[in-house]
Amino acid sequence: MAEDKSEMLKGTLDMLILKVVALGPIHGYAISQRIQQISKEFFQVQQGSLYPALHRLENRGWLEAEWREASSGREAKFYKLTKKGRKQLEAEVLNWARLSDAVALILRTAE
Amino acid sequence: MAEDKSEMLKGTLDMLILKVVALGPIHGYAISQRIQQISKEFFQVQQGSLYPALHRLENRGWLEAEWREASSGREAKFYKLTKKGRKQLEAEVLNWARLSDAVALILRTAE
DNA sequence: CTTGACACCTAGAACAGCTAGGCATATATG
DNA sequence: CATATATGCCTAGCTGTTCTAGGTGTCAAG
Repeated sequence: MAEDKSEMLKGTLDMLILKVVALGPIHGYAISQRIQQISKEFFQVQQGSLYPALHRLENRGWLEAEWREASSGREAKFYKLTKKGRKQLEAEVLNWARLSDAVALILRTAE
Repeated sequence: MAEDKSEMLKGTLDMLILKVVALGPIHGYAISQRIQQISKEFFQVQQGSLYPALHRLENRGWLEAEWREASSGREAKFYKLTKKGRKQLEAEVLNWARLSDAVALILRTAE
């Protein structure tokens, strides 16, 4: 429980999903792959975290879903940002900046 | 639940506490004030988050407690880092750096 | 024909952080 | 004197996120 990779997302998952979806319509499975790839394998979004998060974001009106054909030729659920979702992303990015600044302040404090 | 200040700590609380305690023995109540002050009021550690966290850290052997007289003249529980706690702090700081780097990678991705 | 990648999903557990209480003492204020 | 405020400790119980661990089904490759 101490040094494993679990609980790495620490509440950033929603923001990361919103950001990746903001890059263009994309389906769930691909979102997790993209997050993993862009973060150079740091984040590994489990499906059990991913799908509930997507439904959460959709329920809050930040994402919209539509079934379409994926590049694989099979049906997949494509998500895109709503206007509210874009605002939410902005807010979360701003808040992340403030949060990491605040953390940095504390970590840099010397006695 | 969207824009309020709750759930700001996002798993960083343990690290922040360890860091503040690393600056020198300090009691619980003062830890939360110090975090708030250094972070320029960004973090407001509720007592219901603080004390369970302190007990958690103590149980894991990262902190040691001792009752002493506070500057106010009253008894308070002073915490200091153990050797394990120092290692843990290092690990968490390193991990935080990796995490925020990974987030930055994703947030900076343009289409 | 069976394995692995793709693509979706859920239930239940674990855990962190919050709200909202509680206790006790000291000091300041009306 | 009463009472509010600050100090200083604590817990129970709720909520929300993430994980583990399962499940469904299709398609391509070997």
